Amino acid sequence: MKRPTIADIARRAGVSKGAVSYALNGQPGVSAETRARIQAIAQEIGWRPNLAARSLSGARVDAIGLVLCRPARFLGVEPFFMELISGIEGELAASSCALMLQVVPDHEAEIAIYRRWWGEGRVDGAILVDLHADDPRVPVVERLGMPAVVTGHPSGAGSLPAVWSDEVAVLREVIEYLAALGHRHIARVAGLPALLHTRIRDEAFSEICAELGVSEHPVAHTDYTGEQGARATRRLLSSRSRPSAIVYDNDIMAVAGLSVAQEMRLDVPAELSIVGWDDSPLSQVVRPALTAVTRDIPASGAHAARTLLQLIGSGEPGSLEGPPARLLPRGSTAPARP
Amino acid sequence: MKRPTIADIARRAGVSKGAVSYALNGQPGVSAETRARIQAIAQEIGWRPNLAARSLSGARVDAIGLVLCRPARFLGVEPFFMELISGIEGELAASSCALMLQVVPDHEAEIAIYRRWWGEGRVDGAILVDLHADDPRVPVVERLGMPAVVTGHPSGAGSLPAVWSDEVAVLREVIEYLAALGHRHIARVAGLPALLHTRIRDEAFSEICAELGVSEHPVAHTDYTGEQGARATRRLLSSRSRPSAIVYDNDIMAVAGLSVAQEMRLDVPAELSIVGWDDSPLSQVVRPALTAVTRDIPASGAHAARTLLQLIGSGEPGSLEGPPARLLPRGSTAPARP
DNA sequence: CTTGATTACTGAACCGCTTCATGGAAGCCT
DNA sequence: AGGCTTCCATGAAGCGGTTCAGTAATCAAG
Repeated sequence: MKRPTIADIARRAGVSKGAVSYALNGQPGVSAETRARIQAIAQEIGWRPNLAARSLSGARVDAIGLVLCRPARFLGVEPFFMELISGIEGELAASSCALMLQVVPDHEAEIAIYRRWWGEGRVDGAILVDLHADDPRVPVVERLGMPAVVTGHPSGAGSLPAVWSDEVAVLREVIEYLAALGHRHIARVAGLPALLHTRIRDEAFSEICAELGVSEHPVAHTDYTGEQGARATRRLLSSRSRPSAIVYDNDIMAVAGLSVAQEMRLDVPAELSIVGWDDSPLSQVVRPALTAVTRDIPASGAHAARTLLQLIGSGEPGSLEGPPARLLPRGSTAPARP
Repeated sequence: MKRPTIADIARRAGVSKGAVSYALNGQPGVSAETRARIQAIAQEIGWRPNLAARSLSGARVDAIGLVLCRPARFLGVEPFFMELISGIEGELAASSCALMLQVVPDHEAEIAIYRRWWGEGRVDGAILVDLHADDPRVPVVERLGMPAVVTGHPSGAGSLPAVWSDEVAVLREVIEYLAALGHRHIARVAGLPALLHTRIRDEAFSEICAELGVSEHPVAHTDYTGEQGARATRRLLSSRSRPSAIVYDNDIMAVAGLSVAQEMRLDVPAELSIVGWDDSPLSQVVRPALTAVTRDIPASGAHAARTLLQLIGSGEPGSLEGPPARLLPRGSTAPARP
């Protein structure tokens, strides 16, 4: 009734434990027949490698870590993370690697987790998300020597490989599109200002707007919740000169913004154009359906996972260019009124 | 530069490895002073238990498993899972226990994961979600002898402890409320028919409606996506006698239903009352804000985790009664038109 | 036929921790 | 004083793998 071990296999096959280990790990040192015989026995008695034993002798633990660092109540709403996770999973499953997940309130806790995971030998590496400006996690992880990939702009990733897609290019696409529709006052409801990608978008936004003759381009920062998205929208729409288009940093805020517009009896898209970001199914469920920046989040999760596995395996990160995002026009954008 | 081990501590403290082990695990066998001295040294040199070594000698691995079995694209939209996870995490963090997460396409794969996890000694137990009618996972997990708790109705959990809250009671609350508002034709847009809780709600719904004189009470089954929610709503609202109220099995479908009503120029709540389920922030972002069944999902996740930890620790599951759900009326429900 | 390389396999050490059998010292009782 | 626990602490075995040094056998080359 006890779990079979390689010693059991060795006994039945009449060979040594070492030979069994070689046979089952595809390493040279045993003949093809012996290998086949051993594999057959392993199969027959339902042997599985004991993870602990294996990792104790210095091998991989076949698990990677992901720490999400946002207050719990914000996490649920953002379809982003769940999609990212399912993408990561898809890739990991192929290598029968497991995912350790932890949700923490702040970076300090997150760093403690990395220390612990790596110290205890619980993971082979980790994926870092939500890169901040001057992110404290990066130097710690570098020092730990734990393999890690960062999802976000390479500028903040230090020596860690970063998988990313060119957000500035999409943002340009969005603004060019809106500018071409005649919008000259475009607002942006952005996410957490501490996040690196928020800063990058902020900067690009103002540059591109200036360049394209979009004279007014206010930015409001939020915590990504619908509530704050609604509040920011209300403020923007109540100001003396109100924007004719608003670009949101996620979908939930875009939906909230849409509701505020309706509440204020503004017609979308006739009087206000709305662009969402991330394009979760949410965008298509509301009326009008939201024009949005769409990016394949599961694919980018898969890409990050693949890169990490390569890094763990060979020490080389491989390709870092992620799947590109693009603008998907739907019903919430229209020409600006003269 | 190598990680310190108990042998290092033993050397510095001038005692044996065994003594160190006893000291650090709070077990009798060492004097108070020695214990303190050993702990101080451990602290000083930054010792952490090697997980693999510990679990190899039969101790706990301090990790529990959670397998989500829904197609990836449905997972993201449902804030439910992310909230559940963050609730579980909150509880686990206190016991510095980790969470292994896996997303699989079907029950067969899920069962394979449990076999693997338990076989490899990767987890101490698991939480089973999305109980199906005649769920094949239950007997497998029972046979494996892996500690597990089920979130869902005890009727389907076999000998496994089930943490649950009384859904029938809330459903009754909803229908009584709608009936009191004069609704006599209430539709229900339900989730996956294979899920046990869908069946339970289905049955309760028809019974309670009959009992309360709600003469018509059609049910449409969906896959929980906004798309199918919209389609079901469209069909219901296009039928000869259309319902004056619709109860949805999740929020995203309720929002989709709201959009369909708007699209069909039906006023919500004047002409159609809408009730959502789960009450994610989504419900409050749309106009009108959705009346919804609200339940503290993180709390129920925490409860499940707590129960599992107790089960692992003592073999006894402890309390099984979860936090109750209740109806939270907002703007999407109103008296039926005469 | 010797030499050297290669192949197939063994035996033992080792990874870091837990735990059990053992033993010495101290304290209590009669 | 001798015999009894009780308390602290030790040493070694063992968990289930990996891996390295070593060995015997086979084979090609010189």
